[in-house]
Amino acid sequence: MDDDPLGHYELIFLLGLAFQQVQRDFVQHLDAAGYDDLRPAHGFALQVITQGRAVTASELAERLGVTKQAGSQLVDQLVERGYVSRATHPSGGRRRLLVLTARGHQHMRDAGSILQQVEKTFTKSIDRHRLAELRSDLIAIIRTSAPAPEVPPLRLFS
Amino acid sequence: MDDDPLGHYELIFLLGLAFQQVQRDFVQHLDAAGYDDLRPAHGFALQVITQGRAVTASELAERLGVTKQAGSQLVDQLVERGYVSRATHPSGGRRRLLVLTARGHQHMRDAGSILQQVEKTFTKSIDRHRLAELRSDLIAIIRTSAPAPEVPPLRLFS
DNA sequence: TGCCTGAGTCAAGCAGCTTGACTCAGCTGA
DNA sequence: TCAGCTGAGTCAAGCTGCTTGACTCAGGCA
Repeated sequence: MDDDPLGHYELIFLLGLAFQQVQRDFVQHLDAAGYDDLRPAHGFALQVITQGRAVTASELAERLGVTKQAGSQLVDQLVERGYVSRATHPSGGRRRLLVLTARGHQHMRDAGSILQQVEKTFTKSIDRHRLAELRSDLIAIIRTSAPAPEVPPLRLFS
Repeated sequence: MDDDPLGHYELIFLLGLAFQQVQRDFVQHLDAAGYDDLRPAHGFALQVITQGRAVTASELAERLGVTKQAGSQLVDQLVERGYVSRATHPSGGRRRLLVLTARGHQHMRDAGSILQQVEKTFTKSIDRHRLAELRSDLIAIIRTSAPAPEVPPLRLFS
């Protein structure tokens, strides 16, 4: 490992590179599966809509850490592309409930299994014990500073 | 850990979150040290200019994975802000050699020590052995797909 | 000397976000 | 009951950081 140039990289670079590789692979597989009309931001939005109860466009924006306008734009695109529809909100008012369409649900299932497959590929050379340690060390790093947001940030640079 | 919500996150999310936390902390410390006129992209550019021999704007762009125009724009900003200057290239021709100014060198020193400090903080609860394993596991993940680029990508999302 | 190569620039455009000003449905209280 | 407030959502304009395309022009070369 001493002759491996990666061995001399700072930890932060290793984290960034590892994440970027896994994410790139995930996106490529998603594209190949017919979801090339979605960016990662759409994926996070869909996840918030799936997990949350009675999510509106404004709540989505807040949880993604962007403005209402940006959130609304994301929703527009998701509606346009058939993944989400706007329904009347049970609590009434002017709020519009965001719900996944059949296509949206299908995407979540496909994305989930693709992600599992990708992670399996990337960790196949790491044994179960070490993998658990890796996870717990990453969590320790995350726990060192702020509490984790409900979803990862959309942009890590710039 | 079973009751830790982070324990249920996908590995890719843990990687992204860990990276993002460390990077955010690093940037905050850099800002506090008076380098709030630099974005991460500038830092990578400075690193390429420092490490490379006789780097030109076009070579910089290529190594950052952006167009010549974008690279040139980055260089303009670095020159404007006093970190870099354009010199005549030893090999002649129309090429302009990028060199760090005194301020540029000072930045590299400061950024290096800040980065070490930040990493130390984030890994203080991880013992030396586990830390080495963490690094080697991350390298294993990186090595699974494409060979690592010379510098990390500028954008990880979008 | 005429031409080609390639570094660098100028201009326009696009994507994804921002801020600011607005609309307007529905709740609330005198 | 109605005037006014609240807050969800939208419209418009602008910014940043990139892109593509067309260009300039110095230097090398046959």
